[in-house]
Amino acid sequence: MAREMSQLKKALKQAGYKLTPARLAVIGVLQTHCEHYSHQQILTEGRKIYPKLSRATVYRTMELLVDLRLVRPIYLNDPTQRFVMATGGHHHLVCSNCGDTIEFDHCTTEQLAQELATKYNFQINSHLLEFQGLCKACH
Amino acid sequence: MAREMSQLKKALKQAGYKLTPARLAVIGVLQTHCEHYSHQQILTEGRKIYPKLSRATVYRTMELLVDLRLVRPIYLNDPTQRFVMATGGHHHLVCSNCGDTIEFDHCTTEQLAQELATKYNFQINSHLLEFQGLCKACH
DNA sequence: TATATAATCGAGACTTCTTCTCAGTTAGAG
DNA sequence: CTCTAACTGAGAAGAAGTCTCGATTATATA
Repeated sequence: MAREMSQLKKALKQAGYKLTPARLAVIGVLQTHCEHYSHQQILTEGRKIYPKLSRATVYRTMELLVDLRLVRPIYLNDPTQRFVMATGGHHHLVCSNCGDTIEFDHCTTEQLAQELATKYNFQINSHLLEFQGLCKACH
Repeated sequence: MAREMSQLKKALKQAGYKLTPARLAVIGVLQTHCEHYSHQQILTEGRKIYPKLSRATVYRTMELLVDLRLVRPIYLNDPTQRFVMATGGHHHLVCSNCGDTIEFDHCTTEQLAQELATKYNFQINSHLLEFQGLCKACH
């Protein structure tokens, strides 16, 4: 966790951005609670670290992190935008009924990614694989 | 296209919902322009079919179609929620820089889906596989 | 075909989310 | 330590999404 945290900080700094308390609070939230946080949740959690944190700054910081491809936005099962770390891939099973989300690790997209990169001359940085259906409690 | 259209209509009817002009306009948009439309775009396009179409009805209809698992929401490269048909899977390459989206057909997740369904006792209905990176124009 | 009625609608008020503006503050280079 | 461009919080403004309610209508049934 501490290692990833310093990675984010390092990336920000290398890109020429200042490491302000507000940004460190947002990064802190993203790192400590490895979840799928919305802007609102990041604001609420971030204020526990840095109480003055403003809503606008959360939006600005997340936009920055997305631009730098350090995090990426996803939708789960409600109309709220959420974020995950952009390192590697993300793999979910999302229940269409209760919204429950299971993460799984094993992923078989390596070879496909290779093929697509060649075919479309596309530099692939991360991926999202999401299955939708009904969890065991809902079917 | 006409076949898919009647599938959507049939599904709505079978579920006990009325086929109103407003709903047919929304369905018409989803079917005719096989794209990733936002609420706003569906409203604008839908009004070309049925001018009285209201914003609230677009939201209501999309919620309905998502509940019935006929469409599913996705996120591409801006903070707007969009929708795709929920049949089968969806496969995109999304450029982090210009937002350009390439769709591809070949997908290798069948076996993985099987394994996960068994492991988590999860009934999988559709999937989304999305690679993020830089398109050939942006790197 | 006509009728009854529950489902659905449009309009607009209202709430929530996101962006913008601006004057004050500050991280970090020198 | 000083200076300055980068950054911030606060709140206004604009956009997106939800809710309410009286009017309308698709469709089952006769």
